[in-house]
Amino acid sequence: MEQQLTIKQIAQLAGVSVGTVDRVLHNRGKVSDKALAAIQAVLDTQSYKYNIHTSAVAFKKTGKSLHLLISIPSSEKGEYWDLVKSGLDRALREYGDISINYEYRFFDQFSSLSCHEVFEAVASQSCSAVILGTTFIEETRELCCRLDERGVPYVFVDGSVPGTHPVGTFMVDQSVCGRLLARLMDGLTPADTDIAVLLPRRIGTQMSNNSALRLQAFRDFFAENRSGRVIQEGFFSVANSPDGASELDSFLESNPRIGGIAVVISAGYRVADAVSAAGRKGIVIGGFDITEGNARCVRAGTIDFLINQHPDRQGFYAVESLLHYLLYGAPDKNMRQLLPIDIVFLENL
Amino acid sequence: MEQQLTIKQIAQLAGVSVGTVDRVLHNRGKVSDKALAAIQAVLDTQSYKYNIHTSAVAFKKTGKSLHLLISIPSSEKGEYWDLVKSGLDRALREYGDISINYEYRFFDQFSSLSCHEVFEAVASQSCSAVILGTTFIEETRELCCRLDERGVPYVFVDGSVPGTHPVGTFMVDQSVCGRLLARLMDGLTPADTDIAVLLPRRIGTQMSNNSALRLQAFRDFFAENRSGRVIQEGFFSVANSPDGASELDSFLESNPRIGGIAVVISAGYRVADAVSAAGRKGIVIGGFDITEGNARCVRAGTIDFLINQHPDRQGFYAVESLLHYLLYGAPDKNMRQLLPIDIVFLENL
DNA sequence: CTTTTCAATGTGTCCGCACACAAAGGTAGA
DNA sequence: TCTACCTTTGTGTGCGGACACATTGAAAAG
Repeated sequence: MEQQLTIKQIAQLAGVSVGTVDRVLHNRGKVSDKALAAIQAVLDTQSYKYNIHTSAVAFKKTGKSLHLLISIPSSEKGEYWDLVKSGLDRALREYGDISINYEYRFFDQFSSLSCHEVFEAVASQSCSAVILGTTFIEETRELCCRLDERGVPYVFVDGSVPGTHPVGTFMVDQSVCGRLLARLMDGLTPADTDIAVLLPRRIGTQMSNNSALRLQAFRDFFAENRSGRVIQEGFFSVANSPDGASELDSFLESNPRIGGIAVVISAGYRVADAVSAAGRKGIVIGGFDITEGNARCVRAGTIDFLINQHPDRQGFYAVESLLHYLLYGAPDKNMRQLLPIDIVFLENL
Repeated sequence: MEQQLTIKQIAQLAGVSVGTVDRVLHNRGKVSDKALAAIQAVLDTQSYKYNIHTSAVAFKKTGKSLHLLISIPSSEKGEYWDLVKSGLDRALREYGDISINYEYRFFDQFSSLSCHEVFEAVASQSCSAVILGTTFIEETRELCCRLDERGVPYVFVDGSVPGTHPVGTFMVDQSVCGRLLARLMDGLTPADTDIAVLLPRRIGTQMSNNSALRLQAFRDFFAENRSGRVIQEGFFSVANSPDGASELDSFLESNPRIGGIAVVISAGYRVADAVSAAGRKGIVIGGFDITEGNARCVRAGTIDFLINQHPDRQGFYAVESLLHYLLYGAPDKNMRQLLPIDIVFLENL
């Protein structure tokens, strides 16, 4: 509604030239105390907001171009990290007006060695900023130290790492996810049945940090809750093996009172497929994220609900905020975010 | 990544001047077939995308300013239409770089007369575009006819009206909302209890279209569903009267097997307050939208879940898309949207 | 053949900002 | 006093697009 304050107006009001105002706003020095005070006085009276459009246009003229390095786990199409990537891509496309160069550096989410190697390359490559998928805490911390030294800004997607200094973090609260999973399982299954919570079994890797947080919150919910439900913890194999199905089979046979199965990772569709292959009906299954496999199962009715972390949105915001930071410097309040969590049933898929 | 194609480049490739290219892109006539063909040829080869930043900047120079009329129901702070308004406001703020003037025209959502009068004023006022909250179908249709005649574009928020020609519609699917409500009530209540669905009782007004759609979908769900649950339909008063509570009291007494109450409008907190005032516990209550009252009840544990239509998002997108349309003419694919529906529990509020 | 007319096309200016560069003011050493 | 040098300040240019306006060219009218 109101006319936006422009640099020129500030200059006029403060009795200096636009160049000086520009220097103050970007605090790139060489300004006398007097000029600074005069400009500050104006800024205190009226609030100034960058015009992102003109900023972006002027940025082009500088000929500079931003170089982003994006290092996240590789992933099959439609799986979790591919959804993150699609959000990143969407943002990069949307902000294509600004000239941005970017490179993906994928690592194996189950191999800390792979992560280490890739991060090594990232650390030694020159760039404007880095976007990191936080899977391996130690490796990430190490990389961040080196980036800090070089003064290269970075943002996290899907997790945070204590002791680092990212300019942004985009994640959901895993404890909330776990409690929500628990609450829904508790509510959606008959009170006289048991509830199973299934964890991925992987050879030679420990559980991911996110899964562990979810599991803990899941346990906590029932520990605090007076419902007295019995929780059975079990494992399933994420690999495509016949063993996986039979393992689940025997789990269900030894726990015949199971009324619901909660899966703490995004591979819930594997469990759902095994359960329906076993001909078991009436078991409520809940999992995480609208991956292709999960979406298929929800449509087929074999998965009852999903807790969606909006991986694509996380990716999108990461790029958006980072660009904002790089162009306007101001580390704005949107940079550290716990994003909202959605619950998805067949109807609102 | 790749360099964006500019008007200047197109002009060069087609062997014409930027002015001609500009005329073609905005199809504002006066272009020879030859020039048109040449430019088309270039556009077929490489795809051109407006640079929104420079577009916006150039728009300023024209000195034109957009005039938006926004006519939606008035609402208490924190209630449904106030949430819509906050989304509209947010978008108007975010796009403040472009010089936009806007005026709100509120009407009483329970009075078709009020709506008629306000729409009358809207119809006769000059403006660039109109945003309408579709509450009264007939009145809206009439207004749209007059806007169509004048060539004034308009978008709808929260509903559609057959026989009109909006450039955009931002709503959620009410049938999906109703089914989701039914599915959640069915799943979250013990199978041996009855389910109540409560409708607002208002003096002298009929049920809103949205409520009716939700109710129908709710009924359909249980009609198709083999669960054999008993559904009790009842009324509650939206006014702040002691009668409201006692009415609900007697409803609950005459239906002692009620295990869950579904409220098809966003005033669920009134029901929840009455139920807890009556000292009734263990009844699952589900409602619509994160209004202030509903949020309070979810936090207090008196409402179990909400189906959130994201009214703020609807408002935001309405403004955003409309501006896109006004500035670039292209009625893009984002203009007709069924927005996603969220489910909200205490944990992910 | 000249003048008028008008569609088709080209040119120039500005939007607000970023930054390079030029200019001005001040201080110190010769 | 003058030059050298540094700090502070001002000016000019261009980013890509939008549109007013000037220009061209060819057909129609005189």
